[in-house]
Amino acid sequence: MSSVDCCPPLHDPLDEGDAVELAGALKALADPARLRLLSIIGAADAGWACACDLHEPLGRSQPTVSHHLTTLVKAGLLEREQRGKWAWFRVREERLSAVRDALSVVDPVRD
Amino acid sequence: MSSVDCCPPLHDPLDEGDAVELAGALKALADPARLRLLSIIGAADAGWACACDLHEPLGRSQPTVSHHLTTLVKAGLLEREQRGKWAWFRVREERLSAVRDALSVVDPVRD
DNA sequence: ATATCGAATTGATGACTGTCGATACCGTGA
DNA sequence: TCACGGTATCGACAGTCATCAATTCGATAT
Repeated sequence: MSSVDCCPPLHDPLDEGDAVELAGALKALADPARLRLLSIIGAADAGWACACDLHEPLGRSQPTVSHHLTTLVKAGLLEREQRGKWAWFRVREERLSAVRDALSVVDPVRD
Repeated sequence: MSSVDCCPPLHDPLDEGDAVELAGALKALADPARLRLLSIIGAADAGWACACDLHEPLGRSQPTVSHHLTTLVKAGLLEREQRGKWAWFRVREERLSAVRDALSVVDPVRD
């Protein structure tokens, strides 16, 4: 059921529209800085991480990190929460799973 | 075991090098034309498809299709075989699975 | 109010990429 | 050997993107 909300599995005749949608989600993932953000946030205590703790381990400027975080939120891969003047983020695993599920050209576990 | 040859899972502290590698594989997937190619080839009889049957359903020119096929082969997602003057392709599911496995921030099936 | 500090936005720049027309390459069959 | 046809390569162009410095926005605390 997880792939339904996001992108239909590839199994076959993927039409251009679905392909564009899935490609959009993958584009959001296809960047080293964003993968590391997901990795760092996903490994954080209680699953939540503050933006203020991300620039340094990433080795990128604050505007650049902010830009990537926005991209990931727009793609539905991160959830954002404002706490006072700090921004906190959490990985939306359901969404990540949906993308992963959609990535089955020939899924060995299915029919 | 499948993710070892390709890219380490995101689980945590993904370093820049690993992130670049995984991002590379995802970049290869993050294009509508290439997703459709995988989909079409994966659904073909016996898993093999001839390049000559791909331009038309894709609605792209022959050079463009050739370019995308090359990209997918370089990324290890397609296997190429020359038969006379025709080029045949097959989806490398192991590689696709490896990428999919690497895409787990918190893998429910593991430790 | 005002100073402070974290985060988002803006603007600019250099690099990359998807696309196609034209062309070159290379098996096959006559 | 030559013509044919499938495929790859080349050159060009338009669009996208990652990045940063400078600036603005917003919330907190004094």
